Amino acid sequence: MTAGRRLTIKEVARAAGVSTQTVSRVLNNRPDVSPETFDRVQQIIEDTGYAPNMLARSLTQGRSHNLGVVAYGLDYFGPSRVLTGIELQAADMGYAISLNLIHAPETDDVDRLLNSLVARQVDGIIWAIPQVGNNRAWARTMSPDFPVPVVLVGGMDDQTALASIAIDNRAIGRIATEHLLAGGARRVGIVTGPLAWWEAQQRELGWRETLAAHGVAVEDRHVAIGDWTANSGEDGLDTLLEQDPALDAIFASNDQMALGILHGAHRKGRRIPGDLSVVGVDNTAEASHFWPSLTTVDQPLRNAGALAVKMIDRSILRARDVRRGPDATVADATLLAPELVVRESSRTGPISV
Amino acid sequence: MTAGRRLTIKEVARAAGVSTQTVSRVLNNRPDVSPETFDRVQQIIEDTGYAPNMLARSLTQGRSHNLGVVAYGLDYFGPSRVLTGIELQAADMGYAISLNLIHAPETDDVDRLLNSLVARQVDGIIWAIPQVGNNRAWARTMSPDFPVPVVLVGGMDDQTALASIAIDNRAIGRIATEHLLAGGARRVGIVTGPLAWWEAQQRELGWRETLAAHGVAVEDRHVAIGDWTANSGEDGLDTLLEQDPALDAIFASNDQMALGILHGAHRKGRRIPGDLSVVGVDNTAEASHFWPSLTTVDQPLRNAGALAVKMIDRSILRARDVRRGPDATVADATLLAPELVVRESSRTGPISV
DNA sequence: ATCGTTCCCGTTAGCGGTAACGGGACCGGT
DNA sequence: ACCGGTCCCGTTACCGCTAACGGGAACGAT
Repeated sequence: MTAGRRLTIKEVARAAGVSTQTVSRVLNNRPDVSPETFDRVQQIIEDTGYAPNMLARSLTQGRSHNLGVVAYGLDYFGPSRVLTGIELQAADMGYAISLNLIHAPETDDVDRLLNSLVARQVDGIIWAIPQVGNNRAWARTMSPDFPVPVVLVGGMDDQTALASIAIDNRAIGRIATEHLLAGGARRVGIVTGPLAWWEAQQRELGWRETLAAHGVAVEDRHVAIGDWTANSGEDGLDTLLEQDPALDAIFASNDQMALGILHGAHRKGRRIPGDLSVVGVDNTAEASHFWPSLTTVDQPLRNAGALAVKMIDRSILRARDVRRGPDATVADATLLAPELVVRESSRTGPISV
Repeated sequence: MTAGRRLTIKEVARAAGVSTQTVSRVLNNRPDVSPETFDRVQQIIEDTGYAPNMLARSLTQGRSHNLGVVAYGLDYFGPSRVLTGIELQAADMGYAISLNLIHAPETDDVDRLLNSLVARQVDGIIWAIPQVGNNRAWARTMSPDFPVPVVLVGGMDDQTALASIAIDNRAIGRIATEHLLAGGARRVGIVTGPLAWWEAQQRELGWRETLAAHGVAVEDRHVAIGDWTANSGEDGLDTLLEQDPALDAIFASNDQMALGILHGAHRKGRRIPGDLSVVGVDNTAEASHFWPSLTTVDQPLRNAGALAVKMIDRSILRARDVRRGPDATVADATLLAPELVVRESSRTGPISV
């Protein structure tokens, strides 16, 4: 109490005149303690504000209630939303989160990071780094008896044996493009993200498929490659208009690039959505205040994070129950559905001539 | 190796034909091991990929190398930047981060949260929750022998005995207002943040002081109270223009509200910066792509986070060295200086008539 | 009276490391 | 030959907690 040191179970036991084991039983709500003893010990625990040392508890129980979370910075919308979802769900389920940020999507230090998490005795690992290039190669070659369960968030690689969760990015491209076509657009350009990114590829694929499905020719000159930044959106607009001045719609693969497009369109005096419909992706908080307000595709990112925690928890429990039973953790691969949010940057009916 | 279980020091010791203590010495690079033994043990460690159990190590050493970080969501620019700074510095100094998010700035659960962090044996706590209302009251009444050091980030309350770090928000208001005045503005409005927030108060104070210092009357009708959202920025613009149609500049207390102001100005047909200069705060990634690009005040938030970790580390080491020595941890209160970023939303010279 | 049960509670051992101690082997100096 | 000092390395104890076991007391059943 007055000492800066923390109390131990031993001191509580002495104060209560019982053994440490009895205090332990009270702490863990075990039945075999007489009501009087229970109350007396409980009282002392409350008076002293004693809280058991979780490290020691973890050591005996072989379970730390810690989740290692590896995320890609916090400056990006998607990853930080996912992280929020993870934190909420983890707190709810009694897990603490050990946060590790990576600042480039392609890291060669994966092994070191994973090992350090294992050394810290996390119960599971959530890998929330976007799938870029073959930065998931490690997952395919990973030892099947890696000591803790791993769940991948964002991206979807059929060849990994690990469970994974992602938003259906092809559906994003599809929804956005269908909306643009429904608004009367016939020359629909796209500003993609970096094509090494799975998400960028999938959105492009969704765009491409949808055009084809509607009998609209897919032309190379309608594709500009961006890098997620507003800057690249503006550049993409320049490129696209140069290659087809009659372009009447653009699917921007995220809101930031959409912002750059709006910016550029103002500079050029193109009216939006009169001359050009624009759809973004992410539904950031600012999107409804762009000029004009941005039609965009909303992703259930927080759900994805929460789901990752639930899956990890399931894996942890399963691994505890079966010592060496059915090791076949069937790798779930969950895709979550996005949703269109219509605002003012896109035409909603046929062009009025 | 083949078993899913993790190796222990005992197994390594047996494989090397030495005692666990010797393995421990190798792990910790202690001098009293013969070179041959050292190499042999080292080899086995590398071959097996053994990594010591950090929990067990923490238990004996009374130090977990874990930092508890309490942050205010991730959706807000400031807090998430601070968190990035914390993570970088912590990783650099060998600390793991235990992330705890709070989703409302005023929580009554502070005690429970702090206690749970202590129970998890963190070596220190970084409290990166904005100072709102008297949500720092707990810090003033906190026991002087709280078992671990605590550093507050954001806000500055003279009455707490804890160390704290913040950006100089008064200087933010001052810099922005001086810039607007230098650009020829004479009727400078402000859209504040919620005034319960220390940061909002200080920015308003900086604005107020600077006007007075330049002999410009401070008028109530030039103040609109926002809530950090773009929406409230747009509302604030309406209010201000209603109360003074001749307003020629606005200091928006963050970039989001500045965005709302730009949005509203477009709707109203007000030219920016021709009719109205606008300055924001934060220098978000999007700010340079607003229309027009936004003049804003940049805050060294990542530095603030990094600094918090350094201070915590100092406190930890100090507390270890002196058993019961000079307990007087003089509470540092560090203020970091912001910086103006001039873009196109503000006039830089006198009004050309 | 003897025997199982049930209820409480304490003792012992162990989780995976490290601190502290101790002691044998080998060296040189006297 | 004896002593002291290094150099290595093993043994023991302990960090704070819980699992596993064991055992005394009280009780009803035979």
